[in-house]
Amino acid sequence: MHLSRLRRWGLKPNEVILSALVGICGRPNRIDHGMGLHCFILKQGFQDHHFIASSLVVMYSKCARVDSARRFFEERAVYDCISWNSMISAYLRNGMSKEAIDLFSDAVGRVSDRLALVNNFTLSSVLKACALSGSIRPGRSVHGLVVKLDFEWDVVLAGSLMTMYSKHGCLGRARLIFEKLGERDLVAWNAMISGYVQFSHDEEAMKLFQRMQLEGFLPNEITLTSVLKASAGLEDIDLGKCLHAYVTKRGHISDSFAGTALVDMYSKCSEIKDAEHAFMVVRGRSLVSFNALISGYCLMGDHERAMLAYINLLKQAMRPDPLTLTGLLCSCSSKALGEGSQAHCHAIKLGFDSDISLGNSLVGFYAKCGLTDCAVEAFGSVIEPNSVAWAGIISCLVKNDEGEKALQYFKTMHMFWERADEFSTSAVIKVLADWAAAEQGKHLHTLVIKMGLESAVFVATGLVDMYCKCGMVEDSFKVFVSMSLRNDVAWNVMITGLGHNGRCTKSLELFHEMVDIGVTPNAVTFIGVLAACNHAGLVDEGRSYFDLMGSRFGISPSIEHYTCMVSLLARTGRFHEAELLMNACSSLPDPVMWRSFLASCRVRRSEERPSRASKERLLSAPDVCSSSYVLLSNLFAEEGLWPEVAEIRSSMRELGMSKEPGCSWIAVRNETHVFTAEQKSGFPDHMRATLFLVHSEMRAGG
DNA sequence: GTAGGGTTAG
Repeated sequence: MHLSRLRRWGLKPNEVILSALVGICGRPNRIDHGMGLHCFILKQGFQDHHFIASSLVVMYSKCARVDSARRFFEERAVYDCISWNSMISAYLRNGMSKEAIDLFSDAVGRVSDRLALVNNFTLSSVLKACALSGSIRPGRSVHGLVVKLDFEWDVVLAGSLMTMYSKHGCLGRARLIFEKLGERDLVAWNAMISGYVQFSHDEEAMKLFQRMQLEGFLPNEITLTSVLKASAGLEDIDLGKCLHAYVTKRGHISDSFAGTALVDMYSKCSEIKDAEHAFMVVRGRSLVSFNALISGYCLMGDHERAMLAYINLLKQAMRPDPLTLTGLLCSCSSKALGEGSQAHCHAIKLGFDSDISLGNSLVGFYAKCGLTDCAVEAFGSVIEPNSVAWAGIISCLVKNDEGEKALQYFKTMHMFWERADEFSTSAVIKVLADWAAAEQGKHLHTLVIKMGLESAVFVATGLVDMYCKCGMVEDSFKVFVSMSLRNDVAWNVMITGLGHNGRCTKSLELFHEMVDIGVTPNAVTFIGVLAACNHAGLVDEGRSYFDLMGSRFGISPSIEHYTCMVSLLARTGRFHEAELLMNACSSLPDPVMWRSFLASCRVRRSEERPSRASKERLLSAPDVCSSSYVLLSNLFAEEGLWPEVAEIRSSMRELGMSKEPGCSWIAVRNETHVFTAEQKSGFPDHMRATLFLVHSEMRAGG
């Protein structure tokens, strides 16, 4: 188009004009004009002209046609420095840093007068590629070359070196170069500040930010973006607000990067309204700004707004990336199962299934929803599970009574990782507690100490619970005493555990200690306290704690509290009081409470007997199980009411119920042996002998 | 005609 216009004007395009025209075509939508120009250049024989050659390489690279750029570059007869530099930055521009490094080292190895080919432009491009490389080695050798070619004085190269080192986490080396620099420019300051921010050295970044201003440098939008990130990392809302004002004053409020950093800062400081406002002000909202907003909603657990933002993004014809869907998915809890599944579908449609972060959040999402199978499946396709995914899958399995599998996952995780985190560890402790697996529990405790997790509240509380359930109440108490930080759960677990182990006085003492030091008891605490009273038969104390719960702490008793009280009253022979309480507590008969009542009646043989109505009410409760029938039948039998016994037995037969045998287990040398009542065979020899001994001792003792 | 510094998750 431009060429024909030139011809119309009777102008003959020369090298300068052609090079300028090629420069204009460096946009994807102008690539056709560019290719036309390329043809014209070949026809005219201008392709080896230095200006034109490098312009063509740049043009192709800006149109994302790296292959065309490389083909043209290779077809030329000679290597010249500038087009070579252009080709290296062409790779960089298209995110191909490995190819950029390869091209550099390849040519340096091949060309005879190779160092004549290298200038400061080459080195800074290659250093940028080295910054993105997975290894620091190429960067180090290029640094050597910088020194050898005496470019250390070049402020641009110093900046490139600093960035290369700080991207690999070598902040000390970057700082050394920075301090040795005679004349620093704004870019050098920015490079150093952002280096610190990227590795969360936010305080150090802020110190440098102050120093640069003292030395007379005016921060630009790039500096401000970095320090905003630092204030977000520090969760320092006051600092963030100051920087917000500064950004506004300097006229950078609509800058996409600074604006997005503001969105992020406000969301991390839980000021979602301000985050939304900052988002509205950003000019030309990018995908990153949408992602930052969605992540903010995710932190708030607001899946509805996250979804609205997502729909908004799609309406703007933007293509989401894996990060968008990660944020969206993380915002969905079990309350938003439908939305989360939709996000999963979208991720598959967009071809993000192999993304590591997304995979991890999928595991987390399904684990939160308690969908074990989905979580396990998602976990299977994650190449690098993170600690959240491990913790998610393990605790999900634990919650769904798949302790065996959870333990397997934990062992695998421990094999691959140096250390597990507190969440997965406490989940596994819970499994061992439920199994009352003392040996494995002690082993895990050792591991906890090795990993330095013993002061983590969740872990320590789990250990307290585990030892109590294994009957090792002394060990449990040792762990409890050693805890530097005890929350209400820790207190509850200890109080309940002491009660279950018959240490009722100690349990109640601990309750008073808890109240005295100012920890507020909750409903769970009182279940433990009442259970302890029940265990010790402390009926009057139980009654006063039951009253105290409502009068002093404003906790209304739940069915569990009533059950404890009813059982306590019945065990001490106060059937009438117990029945009154049961009738007062709820209109729906609760099978657990009635069963516990009648069972308590059997323990206490007294003149006063539970009324017949109470007995029959047991069977009217929903979810009655065989044990209720068995219990009732035994009660009638004790009173000699044989027709009633026969009736119950026959209705059990009609309902297809049979008595579930009692069951217990013992772990010996890492093997769990399960026993059932009346079991006569199936024991290993050494255990049969021991059982025989125990049995005869019991007989002798009556 | 070829260089260096910035934002989103875990």
